[in-house]
Amino acid sequence: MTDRRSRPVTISDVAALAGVSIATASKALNGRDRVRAETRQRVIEAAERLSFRPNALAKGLLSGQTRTVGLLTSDSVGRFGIPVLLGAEDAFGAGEMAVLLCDARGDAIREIHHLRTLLSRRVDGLIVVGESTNPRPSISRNVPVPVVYAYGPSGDPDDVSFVPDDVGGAMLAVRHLLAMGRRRIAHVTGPMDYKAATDRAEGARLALAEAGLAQAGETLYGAWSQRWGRHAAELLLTAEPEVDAVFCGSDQIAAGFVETARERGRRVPGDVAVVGYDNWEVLSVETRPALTSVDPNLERLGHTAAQHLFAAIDGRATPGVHAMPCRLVVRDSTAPSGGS
Amino acid sequence: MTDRRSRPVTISDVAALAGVSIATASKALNGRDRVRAETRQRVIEAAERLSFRPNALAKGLLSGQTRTVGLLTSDSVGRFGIPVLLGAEDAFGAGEMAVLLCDARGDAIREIHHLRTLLSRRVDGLIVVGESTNPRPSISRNVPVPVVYAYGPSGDPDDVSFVPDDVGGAMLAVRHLLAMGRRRIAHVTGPMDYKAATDRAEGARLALAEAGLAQAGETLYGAWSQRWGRHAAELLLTAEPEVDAVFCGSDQIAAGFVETARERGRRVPGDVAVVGYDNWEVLSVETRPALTSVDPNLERLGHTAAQHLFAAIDGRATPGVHAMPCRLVVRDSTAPSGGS
DNA sequence: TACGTTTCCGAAAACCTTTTATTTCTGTTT
DNA sequence: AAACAGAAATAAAAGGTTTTCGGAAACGTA
Repeated sequence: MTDRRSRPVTISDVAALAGVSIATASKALNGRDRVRAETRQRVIEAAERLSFRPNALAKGLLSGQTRTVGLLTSDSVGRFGIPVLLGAEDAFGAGEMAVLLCDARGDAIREIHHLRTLLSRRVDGLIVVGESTNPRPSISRNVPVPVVYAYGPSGDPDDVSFVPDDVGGAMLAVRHLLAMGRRRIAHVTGPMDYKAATDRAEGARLALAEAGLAQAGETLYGAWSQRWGRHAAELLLTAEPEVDAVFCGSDQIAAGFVETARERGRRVPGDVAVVGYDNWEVLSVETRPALTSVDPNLERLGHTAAQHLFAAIDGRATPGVHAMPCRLVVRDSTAPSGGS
Repeated sequence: MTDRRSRPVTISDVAALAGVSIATASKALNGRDRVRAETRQRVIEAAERLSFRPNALAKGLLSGQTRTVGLLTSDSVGRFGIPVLLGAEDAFGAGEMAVLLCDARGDAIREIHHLRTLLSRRVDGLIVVGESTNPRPSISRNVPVPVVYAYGPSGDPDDVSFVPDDVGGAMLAVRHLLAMGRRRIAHVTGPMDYKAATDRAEGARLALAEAGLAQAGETLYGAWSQRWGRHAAELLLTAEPEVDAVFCGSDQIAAGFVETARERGRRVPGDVAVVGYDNWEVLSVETRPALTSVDPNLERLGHTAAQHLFAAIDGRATPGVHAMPCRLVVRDSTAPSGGS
């Protein structure tokens, strides 16, 4: 068992054991030239034997580069932040970077506090993960390192932001329904003050317009919940009984919609095809029928954001709001018209 | 806009602006005595004006304390790791600690790699978050800093581990069913190679034995999924038609069970009461009826683990496997016998 | 031997902060 | 006026690493 109290081994311990100076030891270990191969070998063996790990603090102090980035999330409890975070962590891990995690829990005070400690730790860059796709205030002005915004874009268009392309995702969904031969397509989604909701509604409108069709009824705005999906099904099936497809703004809404539609005797997908959004697998895979759903590729979004943070740290920033494409995952809840 | 290229401001800049020596500036900013009040004020204003942030690396190098802990997770994509992680982050944030996040994705090689970089960054301690409650190999022997295991305990009983008390949680569930007047209680749970499954089965057995009752049928081991819940419902309602309550090993199983039970004409909770496990709110709250469920208090578990890591860093370790109590959240899926 | 060239190694500075030991200043007492 | 005490300020060291620059050794040539 390693002695918990022992001073960590330093490069001078290694140098002493190898019988060389500190400078030589450093050069040997870092692959610098001007060191005889035999000497280098001796140093490497000494380091090995002492299981020497260079002190990253000392290195960072000297170089001014900590190889550390801060990940500032407003609300990582939200299930959208997590995949983004994982994608970023993945990209960083590959680049030998480490991630300092801070969760502000939606509190601006806490965010400022975390920002201060991240800066005092001299992070090389920051990723800010939003809790929704609504734009958020920029912090880049007060920060001496590059910042990339993921999921929730910065309000300042000169910053670097990556968001899911909700308009495009909705178009995928509706075009798919059209390809299945559906013509009377309705849209049920979340609260109107979510940009995700209005973007998806816009995408639905565009895709229908492309086909020269009108939407079946007005877009129904409500909550993101299963409960609202059930309620919306009652409203819609009464008001627009001849509807043959519904594009739902979330998998939860879709699950609720399917449940109530079936209780009211509509077969899914036979009578009504249903598409969800988010591809939240616990819901989309497990419900019956399994839900066709738009996958916003959040993990890839996080990964991309991290890579662009690298680039920005390197001086190659890519300003603007970048909309990342979604992908449609087709399952049982959609099928050609007339199918079961 | 802050100049991105400018050298960060150091304490000597502050000292120069205030017209004092570096030493005096340091004392003034850190509340040390032997500094005239007026001088201190001048220094503080200078620091303010330059928005000086002490370099945490230099501090850490000097003190040997980085006020940073590593959070090593095998599988943070799992929904159990997340709350633990959040609880820990919360506890650390309060203590002015920062969290370095590393996700090994279940890969031992990657775990070792992350461990090395965490150690070279001189973290003050480590939290290891498991992906299940099955014991995992200890890493404490090779690590010169305190380690606390959360959710998945270390295989070495001398280490410090915090796990949910699944036996106790299951007993809460079954006692509740008994209190509701149920007497023919069955148990459906996940795969037998999960300690979580066998622990919960054990708890169910104990609580029934307390009441002098036998379980209705053998424990049904399967998967943690909704699909298995549906399948198990068919098996159980055929084999033990007079069952009046089911304790399910997860909310997903419970949701599946409820669905199929109702299709087969059993009212829930009228004919059969159902209890889930995990209190995963998206499922337990949204399904109809809302599920009574055992909440393993994971966020609190993470929080506690973090606090004990503090203690261990402070030299006050608390070895052993600590089982953290669960809590029962009663909702509509359980009601006294004969209710609707 | 004197000198130039090449190869290898080591001393010292730099990074930034805190702390210890020392010096300087201020004011009081003899 | 001198001595002293106490308060306030500073110089210097320490922490671990990398890099620059100078020096030493080895070797070949004149």
